[in-house]
Amino acid sequence: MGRKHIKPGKVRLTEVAALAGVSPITVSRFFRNPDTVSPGRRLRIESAAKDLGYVPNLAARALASQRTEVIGVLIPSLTNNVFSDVLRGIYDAFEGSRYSIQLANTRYSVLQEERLLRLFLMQKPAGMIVTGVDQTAEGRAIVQAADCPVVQIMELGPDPIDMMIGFSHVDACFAAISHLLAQGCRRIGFLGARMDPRVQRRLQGYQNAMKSAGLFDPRLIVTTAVPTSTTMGGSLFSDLMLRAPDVDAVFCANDDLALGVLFECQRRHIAVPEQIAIVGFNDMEFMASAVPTLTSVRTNRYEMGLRAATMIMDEIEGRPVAERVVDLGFEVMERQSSQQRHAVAPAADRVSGTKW
Amino acid sequence: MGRKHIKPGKVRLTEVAALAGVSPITVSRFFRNPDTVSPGRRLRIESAAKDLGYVPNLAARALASQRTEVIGVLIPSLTNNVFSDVLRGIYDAFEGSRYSIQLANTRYSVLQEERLLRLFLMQKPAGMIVTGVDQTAEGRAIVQAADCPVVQIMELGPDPIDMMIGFSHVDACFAAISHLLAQGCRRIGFLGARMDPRVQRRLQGYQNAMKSAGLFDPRLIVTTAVPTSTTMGGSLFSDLMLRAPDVDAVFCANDDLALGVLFECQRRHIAVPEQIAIVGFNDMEFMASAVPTLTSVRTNRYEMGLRAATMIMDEIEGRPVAERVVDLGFEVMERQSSQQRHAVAPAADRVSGTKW
DNA sequence: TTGTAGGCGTTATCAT
DNA sequence: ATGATAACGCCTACAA
Repeated sequence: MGRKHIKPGKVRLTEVAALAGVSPITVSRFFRNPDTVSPGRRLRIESAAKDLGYVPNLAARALASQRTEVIGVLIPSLTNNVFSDVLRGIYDAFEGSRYSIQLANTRYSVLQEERLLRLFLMQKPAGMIVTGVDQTAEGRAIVQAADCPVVQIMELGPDPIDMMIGFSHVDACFAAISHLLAQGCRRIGFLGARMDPRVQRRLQGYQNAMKSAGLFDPRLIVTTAVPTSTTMGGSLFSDLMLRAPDVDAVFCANDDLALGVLFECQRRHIAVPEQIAIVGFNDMEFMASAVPTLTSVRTNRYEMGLRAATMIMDEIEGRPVAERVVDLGFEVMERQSSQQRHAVAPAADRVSGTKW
Repeated sequence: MGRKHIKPGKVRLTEVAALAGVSPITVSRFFRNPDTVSPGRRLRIESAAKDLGYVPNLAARALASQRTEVIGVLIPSLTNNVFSDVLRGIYDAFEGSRYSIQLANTRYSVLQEERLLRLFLMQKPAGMIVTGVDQTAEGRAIVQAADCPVVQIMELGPDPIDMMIGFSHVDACFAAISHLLAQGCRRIGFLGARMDPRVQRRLQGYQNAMKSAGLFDPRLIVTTAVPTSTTMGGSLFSDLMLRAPDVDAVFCANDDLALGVLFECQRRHIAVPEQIAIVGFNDMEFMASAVPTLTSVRTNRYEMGLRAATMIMDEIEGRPVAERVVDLGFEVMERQSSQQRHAVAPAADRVSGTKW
């Protein structure tokens, strides 16, 4: 036999309906779309629900309707401040909407990502936001099986799963290095931590720029698999100074590395930017208030989260999404830390790589 | 009439059971607790499920079992890095468990908090983690109605809802100020941003310390409702210098303010700590690598998240939680920025407030 | 605008 | 260790 006793204190649609003198379905309608119920009943239902302390049961709703209002969000790290800005955008966009966010952390592991994707699938999410373009084939299959709008964020790439919003890390880094070259820097170091796919692409941009300027030298590249931090910035810079003492600029794949480099320069009494220029990436808030102010590449993280969320909602609610792949671009914020005194004429000179 | 057609591709327990030649309930048992099913059927069910690509339906499970495995987490801000450490602890603790986290952002508003609490309630969460002790009466009532383990984090207070883990912000700030007093500082400024309840309590600790030393002067306190940032640290410090030019130390209610003060000192060629000592709060990673290294109050944020999550799981799974209120303490990390040259003898001298 | 009928996929309960 | 039965609370589809 099945269950028998209905707990006395339990309040369901039925109880509210009885008290309001209407049928359960009317109460159901009232909660989902009050306008579809006549004003008179509306009031009766409202007060009945309040009197009884009715709380809708989401599980029953999801089971009956075969869908939820959960948006799955997958990010690789909670430590990296970059993602807190993106998340803020996402949470702000869904604020006040009926959707709720389910956040999970892949820890930069595609296997974790697969596992979490599978978990999301069990929830029948209304939409999903995933980081990057490096999902496994299996991962992509799972996402597709979810059969809901999907936005890939943080970067761009061919063959989107569904929608995509980000920018080119290769181009962004290329632009930063070009700026340093234009400032007359020749021995430009690259510092990178964690070396996740997006940092790898920044490294690619660095290599492209340095090679096309005829200035590439692998000794100028110092990286680590350890996560980024200010302290790590100092260590990587120290390594760089050992490997290439003649370095005249440092590109840091993250801003906290750049801050660490600045501190290390202060410790070693190296003048910034006179002896060494510094450029960071992401343009975190502190970059503009450091002494000297630190040049960085602004990435529109908050907007990225906001728009990704908006794209999801538009898609769910049937509003056509015109731009399904959005390039948010970037901007090299040129500040004191990269103002070299010997600026150099444009391309021709630079590309030649002549000593000046 | 109700619905009629069962979609052909749909895979439920029933389909798996049919293929495996067992009853649905056995399959159900297999997924919840494989050990309760005989090894032979275990294999048949496993392969049947895989062949069919079965994905459990969480909504149905929740409806039938009258519970979920969702843990609701309420934090006031996604911007403030303090919470990313706490969250990391929480996510790490639940990693690999069957629980999933539902995160929501109150934006430092108790009304938002109430609304979100109500939303959580509809999900019948298995546990909840909420920030602080300043819930409204209504908010507390909602949490209690959820009838699940609850942990309040970040601070301590009387009358816990259920469990609690944090530390005393009053004491922590008092200790920091005491350290500065011991270093011989007399005109100690207080800089605070956002002024949420916890910053208010730090201010209280500051006032207690300064008053008991006979050194309290309201002109030394500069605060703003704007969120904390490095730039804001510089601004608040500039204000302080106008109001109290003779200030000899600055306590910052957040580390990023402290970093901003350091930069502002560099800009004004004020020697740290010789002319002005700086102390921050939270001991973020960069504090130890700044030049000079910056004194701060270490708070055990990661551990707080980790243990809060563990307490929840223990409670859910019937393991007795011995310490239901945990004081995680703090530690004043004394670094270069607060090493004054004129250290002063203990209490008697200090309390007198004599000029030295 | 409102109501009727039936089912959504799983688990609790009791029985073997 | 396994199975039969009923119920979880709501919503879709259709009808009035």
